[in-house]
Amino acid sequence: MIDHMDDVKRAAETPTAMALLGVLAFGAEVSGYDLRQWTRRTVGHWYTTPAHSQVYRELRSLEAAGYTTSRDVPQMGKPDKVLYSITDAGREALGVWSAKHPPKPLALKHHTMLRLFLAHDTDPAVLRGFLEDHREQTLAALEDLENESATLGADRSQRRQAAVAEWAAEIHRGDLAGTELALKMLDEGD
Amino acid sequence: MIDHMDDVKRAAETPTAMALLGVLAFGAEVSGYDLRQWTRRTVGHWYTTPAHSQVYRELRSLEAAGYTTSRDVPQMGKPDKVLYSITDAGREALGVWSAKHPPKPLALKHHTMLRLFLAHDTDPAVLRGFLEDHREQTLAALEDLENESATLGADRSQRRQAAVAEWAAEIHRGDLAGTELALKMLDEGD
DNA sequence: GCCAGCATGTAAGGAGTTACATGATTAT
DNA sequence: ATAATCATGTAACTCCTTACATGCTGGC
Repeated sequence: MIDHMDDVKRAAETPTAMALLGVLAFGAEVSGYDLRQWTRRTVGHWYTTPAHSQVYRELRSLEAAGYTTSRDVPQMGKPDKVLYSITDAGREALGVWSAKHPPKPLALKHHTMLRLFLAHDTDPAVLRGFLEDHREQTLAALEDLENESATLGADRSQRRQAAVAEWAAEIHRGDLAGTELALKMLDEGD
Repeated sequence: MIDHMDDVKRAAETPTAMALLGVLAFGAEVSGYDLRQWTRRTVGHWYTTPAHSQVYRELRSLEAAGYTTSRDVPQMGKPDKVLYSITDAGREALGVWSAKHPPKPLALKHHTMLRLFLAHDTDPAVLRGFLEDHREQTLAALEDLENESATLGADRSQRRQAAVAEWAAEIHRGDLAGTELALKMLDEGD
């Protein structure tokens, strides 16, 4: 019996689940949909947000573990809206998990760099298009992150979350510099 | 019949498969084991290398698609060593795939940042330990990448691959700057 | 003697995606 | 009108990891 409960809890304690729970720890009561949108604009710039189907599954699993509670809000014609919020057990679990699991190494999947890497004799114009799109996305990410750290910066209780936003911005500024280096190389041509 | 062949080929055309094939495109005839080690120190710094079980599976799938050929080298007592090399069809596929699939957005999983983000009231000493470990790993990555661009830099035919290494280095330098920012914040304490 | 690295592979399961499904509202 | 966004959910599948399994070689 106790064994089974432990199993349920352990299943919820993956980095992705903890990241979502960490967003809920800001205190809001949100739907899976809202949680995903919010997560994309904050955590999503340094920890990939899964597809919505995965988010809903994680929320159900977090609830089964007792880390969140949900409340059904009936809607007309549509499926019910389900609002989730973090529990005390959830906050507790967050702290314990965070301190006792040493972080895994950085995982990066840079699809745009992969195109440049594979391009032994691809049309430079196609490549330049890919790089310019990537630069746009990076600039958008930087804008989000700068808003984030401005919002969080004032509040001393969220100094660590503000530091994360600034850290992420440093990474994306590095990415931007790299993109521009690559674009310059393409301009220099053959 | 033709339909089935297309299916086999399509199955091999995932970004991960193409990344591995891209490493093989350097021309070496290598075992799955060697490929994985090499990939980790180069591509691995900007595109996560999967577990060895996955690498072996990808190589078999690439071979089924005709993008690689393998040669068994019998070993005494051990299982045979299987050496893979890229085919002309493989090089062709690489170019076509690379140019026609627009790259997906950057996917980042920064586990160390996640710990800082979750830490509302975690012991700063534990956190500092995590950050210092991460700094070590980042410095090691930078060393690999600087070696890479030095090696590739001379060869004009590999300008693009050298640019990728420099680009990746920019990202990791950003990460390093962010790590130091976060460490400074922890020192300033409460 | 023991552990790490070399070298491959299987088995089981978790993490994640895409596509399908529904239906309202809001903007172009 | 048509598309996008809101809002949730299921089904099917792929990707990827961890653990198990084997056995040799080289360093401490």
